[in-house]
Amino acid sequence: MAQKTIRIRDVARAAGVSTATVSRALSNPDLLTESTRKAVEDAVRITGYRVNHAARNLRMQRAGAVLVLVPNLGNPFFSTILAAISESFTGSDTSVLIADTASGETGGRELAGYFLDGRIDGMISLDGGLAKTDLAAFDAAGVADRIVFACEWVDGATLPSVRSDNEAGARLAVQHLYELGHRDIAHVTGPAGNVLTKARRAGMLAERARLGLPSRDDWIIRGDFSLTSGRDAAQRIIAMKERPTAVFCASDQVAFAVMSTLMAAGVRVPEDISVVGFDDIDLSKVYTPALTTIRQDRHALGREAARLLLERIAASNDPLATQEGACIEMVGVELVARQSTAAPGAA
Amino acid sequence: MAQKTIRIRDVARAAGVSTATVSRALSNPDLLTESTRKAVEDAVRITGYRVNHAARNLRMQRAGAVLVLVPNLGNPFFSTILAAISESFTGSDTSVLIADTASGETGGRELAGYFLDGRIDGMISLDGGLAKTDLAAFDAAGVADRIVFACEWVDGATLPSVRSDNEAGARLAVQHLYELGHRDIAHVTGPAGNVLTKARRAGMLAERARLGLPSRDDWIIRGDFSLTSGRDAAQRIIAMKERPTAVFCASDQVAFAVMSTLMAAGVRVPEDISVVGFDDIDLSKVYTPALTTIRQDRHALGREAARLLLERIAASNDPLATQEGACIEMVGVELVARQSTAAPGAA
DNA sequence: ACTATCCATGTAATCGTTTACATGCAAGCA
DNA sequence: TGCTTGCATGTAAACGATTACATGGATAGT
Repeated sequence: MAQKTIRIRDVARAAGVSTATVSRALSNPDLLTESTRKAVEDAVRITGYRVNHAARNLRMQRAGAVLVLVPNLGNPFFSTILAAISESFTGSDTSVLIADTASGETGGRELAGYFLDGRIDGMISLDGGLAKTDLAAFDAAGVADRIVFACEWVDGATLPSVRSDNEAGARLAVQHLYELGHRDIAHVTGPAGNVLTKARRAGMLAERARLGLPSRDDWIIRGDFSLTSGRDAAQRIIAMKERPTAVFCASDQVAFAVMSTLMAAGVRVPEDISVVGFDDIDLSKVYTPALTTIRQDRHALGREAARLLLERIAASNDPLATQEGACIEMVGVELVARQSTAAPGAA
Repeated sequence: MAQKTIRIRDVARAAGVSTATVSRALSNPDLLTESTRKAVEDAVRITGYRVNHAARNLRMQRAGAVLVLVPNLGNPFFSTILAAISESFTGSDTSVLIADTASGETGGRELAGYFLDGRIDGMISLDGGLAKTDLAAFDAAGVADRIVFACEWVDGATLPSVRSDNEAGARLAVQHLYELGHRDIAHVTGPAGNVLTKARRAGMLAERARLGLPSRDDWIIRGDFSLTSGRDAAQRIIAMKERPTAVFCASDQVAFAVMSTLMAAGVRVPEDISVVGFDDIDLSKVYTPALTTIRQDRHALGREAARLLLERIAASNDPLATQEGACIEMVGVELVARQSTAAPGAA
């Protein structure tokens, strides 16, 4: 802190020009003569000048930061998307803030306040569980046009989102099991009310219907993406008189818990029961048995969300740009077949 | 963006006072008369005023943000610490920025630039792998006194750090195995050069020596905390003529890969080989068999790092405070005994 | 009663940029 | 030559807060 900070004025003095010229040399070099630009560049180098972001942001009426809302940072699925987002902004003059929805009281009013405080220019939410009241708060604050969703989204809301094709993923999973010969397929869902839960269940039911498989409600087991819910689901399956030959889990985490609980009870995977997950997190290919799952391109999700947000922020500042309202960007998924699935009764 | 922004001057006008008074009402309410404070508070409420952080930060010569440097965001171990740090700053007027060391070119010069740009007031590094040149860059920029390490640290550097008692943890692990009757204990290390690797290995060797166990170099297998290195280590163990009866892994992730690879090869855990991990991540208690491991208090690590950093930042701004240089804050660890360990030959 | 002290508040400078507007020079054109 | 146009640069006003210093009134001490 002892360092005397170098202001733009110091550079101007060193280069023998005005502060305006220095500023221009930095942001609009084309406006200047070759020679003056050179002079300023040298002066910048000599003085070791660095622009002060607080001052710049104040003047430019921006915050220079975006917020990423994460439901649960401890979940590697989310944190990888976060990493991709973060990477997208590296080198730009926008920093990435994070907030974990689970911890702390991050209500809509609170979050809208971040915009109003001039702390953020935009927001990417990985949390589709925002309440209607939160969204209303964003609308009221007039900041809704600088929010995009990634991965999850809010049904019925007109906010843009980047998401995996969850329905297609679920269909792929069912199809894969069907092709292996499975007809008795159970499903462990995500938490009730979650949009991913709905989309994946819908995809599963649709594919089931297409293949002429009957729907059995008692084989749709409610979970919540957590490890413990997977364990509970597996215990219910073990207790069943008539067991399914395959289980499609709404997330990899759940699938791990299901597999390990099944195996602990002496049920073999995949010989007795095949298991399919959703996500393809790192652990999936190393676990034993390696998990057959639906791969989401988390990097693309993060990257596209970042791109989309910047677009929206720019449009928001540009009065003559037309806001497009809800736009949904789908990212493809693919099935990765590994060892946790096999033909039924393949002992 | 259509909203006209409300400035402090508007509030002042509404309350019939000066801007200085409004500012004081917000930051030093004690200085004011009960009645004027009330008046200002009302005016704030009526106008819906929110302080502009860019302006405040500019005037106060601070950035209003801290950066957390994470080696790998996808690793839930780190992201949970990050969540704890983030939570510590919730509600304060300091925001939390993140940077993933793995992605993007985050060199020391680059990072020091964040300070110089006025983008951050301080930094918490979860990455002990910073090069000497990076540290030199911090020193050169005069910002080294606003950096603290959490979890990992840099050997020989004089920067303060918050860390788990890794040596004690390793000793607990060996002791636990010894008490179960194990004498042939292998160790899968972390990556070479990593401080945690060194500390845990040192603890293990120390306890081994204390218990009179011989040290066998061929049972110390180099890993790197990754799942794949665990798999490789397990394969080496499987190939051994004389196998250990227990394996102490330098991280839970490695332990999972070791266990699943062993089991896939027909080696039973814990009946044939017991496995101990380090970290106690969420998966550990749900995996089958549930992993015996050394629990690190990640929440405490994050919280203490945040506290320590704020302390350092305050000291850095206060010219008469004495900087204490390196201070090491140890956070206790505990052994959590689960199902992956048992007496040798307990089939 | 006079003055010193203190406290609540106002005035205005300041933080470090960006940028609208002013200026002055050079070139183009009749 | 005189006038217009355009371009490179300078001047100075924002951006929206905090805070050193000034001010004036009340209180207390002698």
